[in-house]
Amino acid sequence: MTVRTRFAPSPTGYLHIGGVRTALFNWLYAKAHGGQFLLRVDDTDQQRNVDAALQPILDGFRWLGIDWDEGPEVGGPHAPYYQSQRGDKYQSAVEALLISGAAYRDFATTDEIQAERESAHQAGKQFTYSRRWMAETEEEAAAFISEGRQAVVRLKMPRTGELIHHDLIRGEVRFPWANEQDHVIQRVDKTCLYHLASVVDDADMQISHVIRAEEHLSNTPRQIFIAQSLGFLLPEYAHLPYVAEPGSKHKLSKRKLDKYLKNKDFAELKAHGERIAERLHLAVDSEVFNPVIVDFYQQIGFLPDAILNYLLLLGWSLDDKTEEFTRDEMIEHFSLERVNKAPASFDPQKLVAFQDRAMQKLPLKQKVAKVLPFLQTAGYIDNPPPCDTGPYLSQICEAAGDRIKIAGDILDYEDFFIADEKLQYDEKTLGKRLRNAVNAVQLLTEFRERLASVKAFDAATLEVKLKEFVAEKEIKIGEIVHAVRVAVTGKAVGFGLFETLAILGRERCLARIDRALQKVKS
RNA sequence: GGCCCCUUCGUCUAGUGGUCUAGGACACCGGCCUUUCACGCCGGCAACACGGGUUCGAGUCCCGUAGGGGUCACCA
Repeated sequence: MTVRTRFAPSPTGYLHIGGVRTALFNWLYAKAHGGQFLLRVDDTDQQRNVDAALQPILDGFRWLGIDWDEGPEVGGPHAPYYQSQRGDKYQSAVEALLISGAAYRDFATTDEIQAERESAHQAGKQFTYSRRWMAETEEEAAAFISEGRQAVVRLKMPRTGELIHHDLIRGEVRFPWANEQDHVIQRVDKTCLYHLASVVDDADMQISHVIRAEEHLSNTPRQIFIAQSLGFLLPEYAHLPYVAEPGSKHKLSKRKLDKYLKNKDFAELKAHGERIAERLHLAVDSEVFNPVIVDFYQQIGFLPDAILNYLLLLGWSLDDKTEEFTRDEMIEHFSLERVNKAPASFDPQKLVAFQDRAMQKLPLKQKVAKVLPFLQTAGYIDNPPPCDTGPYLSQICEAAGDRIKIAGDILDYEDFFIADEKLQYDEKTLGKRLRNAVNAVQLLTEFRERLASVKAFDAATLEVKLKEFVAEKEIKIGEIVHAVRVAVTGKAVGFGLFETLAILGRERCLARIDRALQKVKS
């Protein structure tokens, strides 16, 4: 049997991090078994703008490298992959269900159903529809129609016994049929509802494994009922634990952003993102720009592999040690048997830790490539870039070492890209390290002359020269280093000082030192 | 509330009756390295929800309790 899995997003306009985890597991399972992964659009409930609301989701998956074998934009043998365009298939299924007696037309109004529901509730009893407005024959239907009533189609669910089914993750689960409702599968306007559509599509698209979030577990009995009534072969089911909020056991949702912001780590991540976004002149619409949405990570320069690696470990593990996986390793090792049952909460700090490690391992060339678009968007480098950009950026990334944790962090080092006369000085640091530091102005003035005359302006030579200077003057190295740093970068912190000087080059260093001295004296 | 699911350090997890004085990772706290920051290195703190069984022996099996969560639509 070919393994075929699917992810069925609703076109909501954004790709949720919890959804990515579910999609990832489906994708991995298909890949691990040489099968196919498909994307199907659950738009039975949407009216307009499906394309616009779907695009960010497709873009998100593309960016993450989660590709689909069949679905929107790529097509496939079971097209269309939009539920809104598959109405005829659902209609046939409804008719088949009606004929077999697994479903019936129901002429109750929503108020009447609601009244039954409420009286059951008040009596402290479980609601079971009386089927008073059920029509199983044409005569019954005609009578209701003559009253001006309209019909929906309901499932005629069993009311005794229980369903026992084996879930690949949860093991054997039992549901008494008596707890099930006669769910509506077709509305008055003849459009069909999710459960019917989902079951029909899964069968039609030959889905072998339905891997989805736990919240669907209680939907499974009615779906199995539909599938069996239609004579479909049942897929295997695997219900994943949901992804919980940072620091709680509630399901992660986009709606509660304000609440998550009270979580320190979550807020820090968002603030970090905003710092980058601000320099990119990006609008930070919190509908999209927040750490629950994939787009957030894309915009500030996370590595897709880091996100996937982190998400993989949210509810799954290989053993007691291995945490880092390449894509191929993920595919090789993934199995549903090792998926956990308990929900796992989203930990921004650990995500960031994966990002840090992935960035550290990224070869210099790739790091340069990741960082470049951010400098272009911020307006520091032209697009296309001048030909000396590559070497220059390589030097900077090399000197930056592990300081660039997210590609957008490059913007923290804008001082390498702005004109000397536009360099901003951090006043506090300037005061502490130059204006008010004993002898600092004098020392810097003298050291400037050494810089002006040193033959080779490279890091190694500069280090020797500075150490000579320190020895001669009998000062501590800190007395000159900090003054030089603030003079050439405007900041208190940065890369190694000698690398910084070498990258900027003699002229710019001297110009900046002069400007700083000027500023302090005036 | 009914039904269903879940329960090991703050967090993600390892653990399938003895090797568990419970292992790893992130975070946190010390220290080292150091021109700042970051990295790195060393060390530390920290958990089997509770109560009964079963067993020579239980984190691991059974029952109960508690807690948490999901779901109960002409949403998906």
